[in-house]
Amino acid sequence: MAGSLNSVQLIGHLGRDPEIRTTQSGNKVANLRLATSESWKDKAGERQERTEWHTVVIWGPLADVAEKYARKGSRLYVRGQLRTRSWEKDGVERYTTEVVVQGYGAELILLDGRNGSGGGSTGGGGGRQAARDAGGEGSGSSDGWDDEIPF
Amino acid sequence: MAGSLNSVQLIGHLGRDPEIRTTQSGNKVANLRLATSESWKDKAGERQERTEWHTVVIWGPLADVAEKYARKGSRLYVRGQLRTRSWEKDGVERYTTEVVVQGYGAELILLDGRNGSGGGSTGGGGGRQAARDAGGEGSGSSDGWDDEIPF
Amino acid sequence: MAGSLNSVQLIGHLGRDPEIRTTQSGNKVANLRLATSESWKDKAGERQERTEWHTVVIWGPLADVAEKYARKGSRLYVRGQLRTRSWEKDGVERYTTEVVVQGYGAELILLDGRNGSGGGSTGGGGGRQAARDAGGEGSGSSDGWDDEIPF
Amino acid sequence: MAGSLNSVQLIGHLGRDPEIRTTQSGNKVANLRLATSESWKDKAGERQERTEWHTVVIWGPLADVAEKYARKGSRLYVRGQLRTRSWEKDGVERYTTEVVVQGYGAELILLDGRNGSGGGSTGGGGGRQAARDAGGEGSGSSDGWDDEIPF
DNA sequence: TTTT
DNA sequence: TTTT
Repeated sequence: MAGSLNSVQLIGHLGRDPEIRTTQSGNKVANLRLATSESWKDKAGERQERTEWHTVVIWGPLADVAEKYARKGSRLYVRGQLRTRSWEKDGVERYTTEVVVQGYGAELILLDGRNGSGGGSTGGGGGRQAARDAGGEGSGSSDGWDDEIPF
Repeated sequence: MAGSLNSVQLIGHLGRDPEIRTTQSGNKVANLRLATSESWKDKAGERQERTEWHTVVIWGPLADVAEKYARKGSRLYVRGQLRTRSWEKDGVERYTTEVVVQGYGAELILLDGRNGSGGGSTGGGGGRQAARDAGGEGSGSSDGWDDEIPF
Repeated sequence: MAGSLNSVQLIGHLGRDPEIRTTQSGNKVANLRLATSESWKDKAGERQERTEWHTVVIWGPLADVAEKYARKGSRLYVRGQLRTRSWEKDGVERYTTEVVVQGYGAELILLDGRNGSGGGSTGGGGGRQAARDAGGEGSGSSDGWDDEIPF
Repeated sequence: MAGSLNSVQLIGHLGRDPEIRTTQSGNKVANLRLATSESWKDKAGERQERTEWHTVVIWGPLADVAEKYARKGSRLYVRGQLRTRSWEKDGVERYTTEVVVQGYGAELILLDGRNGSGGGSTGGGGGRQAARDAGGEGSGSSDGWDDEIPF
């Protein structure tokens, strides 16, 4: 079906360090747990808060960025898409919905430089970082059209 | 945690008519199944397509809009937020992630006027429809500030 | 500056047919005028409506899609970025802000098949169309990672 | 026209402190200059960067948040809508396009706690702050529906 | 289960 | 005029 939009945008904090895996074909994947929360006043005027936990799966060059710079407690912005996988456990089919940050339009922006986990260094990073899933392709003006005035 | 963003935007078609329920306290809820899909060429140059099915849960006035105007096959735009519910079945905990279209920032836009379900009319509508979850509140200029020139 | 987001999303109708130009280096550009509008009730309970007109500039393969399928009256979804150009007229510097649909993350979805302008044919199109600014690159799964199970 | 979307999302830094005004009717307005930028490598392999400057106009309670917590150098996320105003100068009509953060769906998230302006405190804050344009209305669950299980 |  |  042409003409779909499947876009998720999150700003939140990581509940733990990213888990990094490498597939058999050598592609890197980062698995994050990201919390968003909202607060409101209930009918009794009490402040309520709910936290939502998201599983974010990052592929490709952005996984490297996550590995290098994202830590437990890091705040980040991600744009990806919803994907629901099915898997089986004890003969029961189960479903997991993830935010997949991969391919066209994917974005990851590190929103702070703190390492969060207290202990270990991030190994050379921790600064503000941002990236796109753009294996050599790239951003708006990479095509050299910007100097042209069509109108 | 202050300062979160949890936003999902979808444009797709409904796999079936909305299911409408009313809670014990009289609130209306619409449950939709919405498909998005993407296509690409694989390494062999073959056209591939994957469809993703989303559960969209709409509360409040927007549920009325869905009930009146959305049908199997309808194309629509929604903006909502991700929410994962847990429930138990056969003693096993399970999780379901839904796109909840409710509260601040929620949007629903009907993108076509077809009824989709073949026979019956939608009962007075079917045209282009859009709405927000704005119980009488409303859009940007409802506060009458627009005539003022602050700068 | 790393870590920026500059994203505009519009759903609206075209006020006229796209204007198509080709730069000296052969790149195609489509210039659109797109209307969005909002309505609300003012303090007197009167229904008010305001229409906002946007200049949308589309580069590259998406310009071809616009040329082929978009017409006066067409409804479409675009995602692009804000860009403000300065130019001079009669010795006075002026600024124009446009929504540039180009490069990473750009999207264009035709939301209906109507030609709108009554008269001329679209020349073979008019159906539902969607595209990305992806010169051969492409969508999420074009990298063949989808069959891998990293976790 | 029903069924429009006019949404701008920015993450960037402020070029100067917010300018705060109050209209004759007592409404507060904050005027911000926010920079986004993107970088890429040109054909010669040289790193290029372009900065885009946005005028962001914030009304209502969010203007208070901006006044209290945003400073020159602050990084923030905003969601608003595009609006083009016309005005006259020296008998010439001119247009200014702004990102208006006001009304339904408007969002402002302060992404850091620094005050930026060097000396003075922000007057009790400076930490992470976020808000919506929700004059007493509010977030997703303020309607008390969350305890109900419709399906 | 939609759509193209 | 920000930031990296």
